[in-house]
Amino acid sequence: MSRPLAHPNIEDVTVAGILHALADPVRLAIVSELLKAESGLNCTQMTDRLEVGMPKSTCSQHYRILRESGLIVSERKGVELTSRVRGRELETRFPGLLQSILKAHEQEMMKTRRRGRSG
Amino acid sequence: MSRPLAHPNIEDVTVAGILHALADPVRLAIVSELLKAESGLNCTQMTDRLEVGMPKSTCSQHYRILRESGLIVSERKGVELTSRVRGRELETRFPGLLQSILKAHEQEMMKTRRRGRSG
DNA sequence: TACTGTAGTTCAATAATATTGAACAATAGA
DNA sequence: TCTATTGTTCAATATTATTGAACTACAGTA
Repeated sequence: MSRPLAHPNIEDVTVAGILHALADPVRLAIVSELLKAESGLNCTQMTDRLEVGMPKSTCSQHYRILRESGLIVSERKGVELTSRVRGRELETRFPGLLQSILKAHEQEMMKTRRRGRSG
Repeated sequence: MSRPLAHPNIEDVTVAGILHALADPVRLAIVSELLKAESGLNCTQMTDRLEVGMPKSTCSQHYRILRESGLIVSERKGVELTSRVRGRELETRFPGLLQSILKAHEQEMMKTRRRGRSG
């Protein structure tokens, strides 16, 4: 919470970086949740929603990787750090990319649920 | 070249698996090349095209990861192993996913070239 | 200023993956 | 069988990821 929170310039965002960030199931779920949320979510809120026993250091690292890949922007609000997806910028930089990945993810989640794997 | 070359069933292909496979710049380039090629490419041909000094064991591993993720199908032709992208199947399973990733990749390559980074 | 509670980061030890040279296996052709 | 070609597997090495514990930052209270 000390450093100035480096976000990459949108032109420096790479496809490989985005794919690497989203290749982790937890991070994919995080981005999915962030898109559903109206005005960002902090680590504590995210941990509650995902219902995985995620240590806060792990959440912090996931957020960092998402931030460094250019997928999210984080903003300090008092003691919290609220993050949200850089939707418009990413859409301009790589049209359709994030949408199709999230769409595929949703599709997969639905099939998994139908098979009875989780809730 | 001995084992029966296990390819996952298309229903077992996961988004995370695909993203992980394509998160590596070399593998992303491989898939891009395979899509350009008309009837598949083997490791030797791929190594020539990519113009990176890629050891054959490395190429073999990349092909294996792409195969196991469900992105490509490999077929023995004599002493060679020719691989191609499972385009139609993937399009059915996750519509638009592969296309948008490759489109983003092409876009990125164009910008990089304009900046003068490689050829 | 000091104290308390909350939120998140950093460190560092451990675990899991990735890389690749070298040895090996498979096939074609002579 | 011998040789050339293609690709796989092994195993040592290097790179990344995971996470508990210690630490930093901020807000509120007094």
